[in-house]
Amino acid sequence: MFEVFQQYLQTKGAFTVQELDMIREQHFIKKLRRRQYLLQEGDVWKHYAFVSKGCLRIYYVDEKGVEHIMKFLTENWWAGDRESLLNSTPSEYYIDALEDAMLVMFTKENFERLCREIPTLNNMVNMLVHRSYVAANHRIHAAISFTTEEKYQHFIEKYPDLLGRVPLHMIASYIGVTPETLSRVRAASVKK
Amino acid sequence: MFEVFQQYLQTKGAFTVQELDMIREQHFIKKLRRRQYLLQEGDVWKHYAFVSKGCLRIYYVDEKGVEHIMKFLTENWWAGDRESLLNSTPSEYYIDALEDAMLVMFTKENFERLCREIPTLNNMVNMLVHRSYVAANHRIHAAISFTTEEKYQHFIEKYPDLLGRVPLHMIASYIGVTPETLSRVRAASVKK
DNA sequence: TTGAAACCTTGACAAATGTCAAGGTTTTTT
DNA sequence: AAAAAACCTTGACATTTGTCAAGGTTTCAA
Repeated sequence: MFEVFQQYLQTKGAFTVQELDMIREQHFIKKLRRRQYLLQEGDVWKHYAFVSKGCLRIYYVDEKGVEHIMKFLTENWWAGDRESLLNSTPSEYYIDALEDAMLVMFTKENFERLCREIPTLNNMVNMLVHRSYVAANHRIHAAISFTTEEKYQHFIEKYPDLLGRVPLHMIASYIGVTPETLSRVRAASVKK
Repeated sequence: MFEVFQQYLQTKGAFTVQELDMIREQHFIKKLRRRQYLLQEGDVWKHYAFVSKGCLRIYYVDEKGVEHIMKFLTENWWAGDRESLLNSTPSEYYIDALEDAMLVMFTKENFERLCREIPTLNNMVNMLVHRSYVAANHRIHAAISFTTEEKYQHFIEKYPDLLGRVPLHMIASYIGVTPETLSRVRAASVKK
């Protein structure tokens, strides 16, 4: 399973064989069954976790008990709660597996030591956060100015593989509408 | 004007006197009049810009000609378009001054050279992006699960100084509703 | 200083979305 | 294989929001 992660690394930077070995030495594998939690509200997240197989979601539950999905996490994405990791504060989020999944993981201490020892890795992480920030701004853009239909179209263009892989009511949650509304918008756009 | 920026730097990291001098040498000051543009759609953003005085906004204009405000930028914030800066692509955004403003600026080349020479500065920037990412996630959280009233309350709790400093219709734009809706929601919450 | 522009609110009505309930299908679990 | 749970859609109705129009105030610029 580490091979998937190694391939990912090689697309992100010019790592030497020695560096890849150093990284391999620190990793461990976590298998998750469908519906199993990786993180629960109140936990402090202290890892770096790369999804090598499967699909997860990160979500929170509001005061009324409604779930709101922040993100779907599939192959070649990182899972976790950066805020909890950065500030060592209890997470507001849950992460669970929508399909059986396989993660390449590191403890915070080990991974951050590797970052200090391997500048290429450090640069990769900084670039990753940078790009995540840009992507988050695109999501804000969509949230404040798109119609529901546009949000849905945008979603399936951006994540075509997720349509069919995750239930529609979760896509509705991700774009911020009720399942009924998404169902009606889909029915209306088929007609056109 | 550099003093405001220097004070900011000193709260963010332990810079030596020499390092602060190196930074000072590269900076230049830009004054903006109210309504003046700092960036227009189509431009490639190639600077780092720190707001030492005044208030700006970053926004885009949709196909219907409606403006959507991504962010207000006041004292001690950074102005610019990270996406355009990172990828050297034309910006989708406009930045203009809502009040006369004063910016401490650097060219991309100079600032990034300083980052290579001064690790403390580099760490500061990475931390900044990291925190911006976390803040963007909070905004997504609000956008997909808050009612209009909650979005407005959240806004004035988070940015109490901006209420009174920027027009309400721009706050409406920021939270993603029409000015009329915000006006009604405000009227309704006074009654309670 | 005076006219113009920007700003905020309100009303009336249309459109979009949420809520609650029901039913049929598919998937999962026992 | 049968029962249970999850999933998706639709209808009816209430609520929220958008749109268009108008009017009064404040702010800005010539």
